[in-house]
Amino acid sequence: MHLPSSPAPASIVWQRHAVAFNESACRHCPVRGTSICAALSEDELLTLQAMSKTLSFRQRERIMEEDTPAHFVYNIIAGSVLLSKLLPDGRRQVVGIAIPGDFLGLSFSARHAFTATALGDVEVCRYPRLGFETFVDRSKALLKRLHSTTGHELGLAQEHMMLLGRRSAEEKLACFLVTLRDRWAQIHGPRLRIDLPMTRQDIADYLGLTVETVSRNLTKLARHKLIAIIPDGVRILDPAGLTRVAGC
Amino acid sequence: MHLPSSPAPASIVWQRHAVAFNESACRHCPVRGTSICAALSEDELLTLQAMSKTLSFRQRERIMEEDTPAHFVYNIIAGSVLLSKLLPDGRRQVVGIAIPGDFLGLSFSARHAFTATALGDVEVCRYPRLGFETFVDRSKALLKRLHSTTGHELGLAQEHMMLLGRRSAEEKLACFLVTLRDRWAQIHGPRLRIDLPMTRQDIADYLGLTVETVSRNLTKLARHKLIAIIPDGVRILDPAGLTRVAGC
DNA sequence: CGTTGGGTTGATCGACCTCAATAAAAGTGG
DNA sequence: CCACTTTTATTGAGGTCGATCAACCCAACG
Repeated sequence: MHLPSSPAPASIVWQRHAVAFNESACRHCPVRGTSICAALSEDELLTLQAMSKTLSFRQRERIMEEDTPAHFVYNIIAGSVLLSKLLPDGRRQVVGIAIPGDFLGLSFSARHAFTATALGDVEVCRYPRLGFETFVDRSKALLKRLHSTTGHELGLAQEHMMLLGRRSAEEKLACFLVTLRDRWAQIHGPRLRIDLPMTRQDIADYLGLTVETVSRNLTKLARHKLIAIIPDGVRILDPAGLTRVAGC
Repeated sequence: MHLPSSPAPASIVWQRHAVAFNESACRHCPVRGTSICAALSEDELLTLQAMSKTLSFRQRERIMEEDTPAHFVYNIIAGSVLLSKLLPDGRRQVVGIAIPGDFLGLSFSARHAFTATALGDVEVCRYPRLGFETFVDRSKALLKRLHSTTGHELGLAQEHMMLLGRRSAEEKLACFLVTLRDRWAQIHGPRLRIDLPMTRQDIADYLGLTVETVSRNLTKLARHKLIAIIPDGVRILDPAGLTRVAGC
């Protein structure tokens, strides 16, 4: 699911891939079963495909910008995406991390609610917002699926509020790792290795902390043998222990 | 919109009212235009009314309990409702405040995501979840309205994350007051008086602070002549100034 | 190479928490 | 209606967790 870490070559491969399978892209889409497209019939899928475009983004490229007219909505095919909001003075809050199968622009608002930044190489399926909206109007199943997904997102957001408002720095880190692991597990089954394609600053902005505090608490978790810090991620050494300090 | 403060009599009046207008309740519903019901035709409204029940709750009564089977969904008719989540050790996070026109149970999940507590006297319109869900299946307009509302809620949740993660205590308080004022303004127009039917502890749990910090920062705002603290609320003395320190 | 950007670690500071006392308000029962 | 208790709000003093400031390490890269 997650693309190899060497940026340039992987991106080229993907673009070739996208072109080659253009007329049957949805059929071979890796997130066909987990994304909102799962609610569509073959016919509907073809109609939707006609207005869709597969795009590649590289490390740190912006997929959408907060408070900018929302001409498009997006389905994540591969890679991780950071969703963040900015305060006028530059303070940033990461409001979510999108992984393959996630949909950006669920609320169909005229302006984007957040900035979406590619964490490494990212593949998305892009639709014009208005076209997608009228398409949704014709498929009750899709509309229901979309609503259910939005409801699920709302639940995640409320868990995130609990994390930001009422957890200590150490709990925040542990909870972040456990949650991320569980979300990926839904895609590719349980793993002990957690990929962290984002910077420490990204994690800090997700948890409402500073880089230093993130760094300190990661090494603290490692010192207690709950995790091991490895290049571009962590390895969970003591799943039960980590869940215990996470308290979730 | 907000009921008079003397609890017992008001509640009795409402119950009488609800019975008297039972067969034409929706017609006279104060939130008919602002709630999701606005998406319904007269016929649909009658069908929905057949499965609805008007209920009253008094100060601090629970409307729903977190992680409990969601047999019903609710529409707030009058009063304010506190939406909160609990950590195993008792730490609490308020994830939202619902006011008339708001809908509880948007995500149709089988279990309630939060506890809903009445702040003073509250009137709700209650529907069986499953019945409501099948009813929604028949009205595309309602489903769209529901989805749009959920999307809006998601946006509010993301703003709340920004508040919890990246704002100082003083900013949190100011932002809380401004946001609350603006939400009520959508119902009954602009006012300088903000009702605060919740306790300081509720506000603290909303902002991720302690009661003491809430109290201190309210008096600080008052000392700077931005607000005046009055019984059961505050009066905004300097709207522009308050918005400035809120930064929103 | 030198430079640059991310990450870790240490020392210090301060915003907010904790604990404690008091005040004010709201119930409660006679 | 008034004592009495209980709950809620405010204020003060002191402690702590995480922020800030600063140094350093390391890998990537021109």
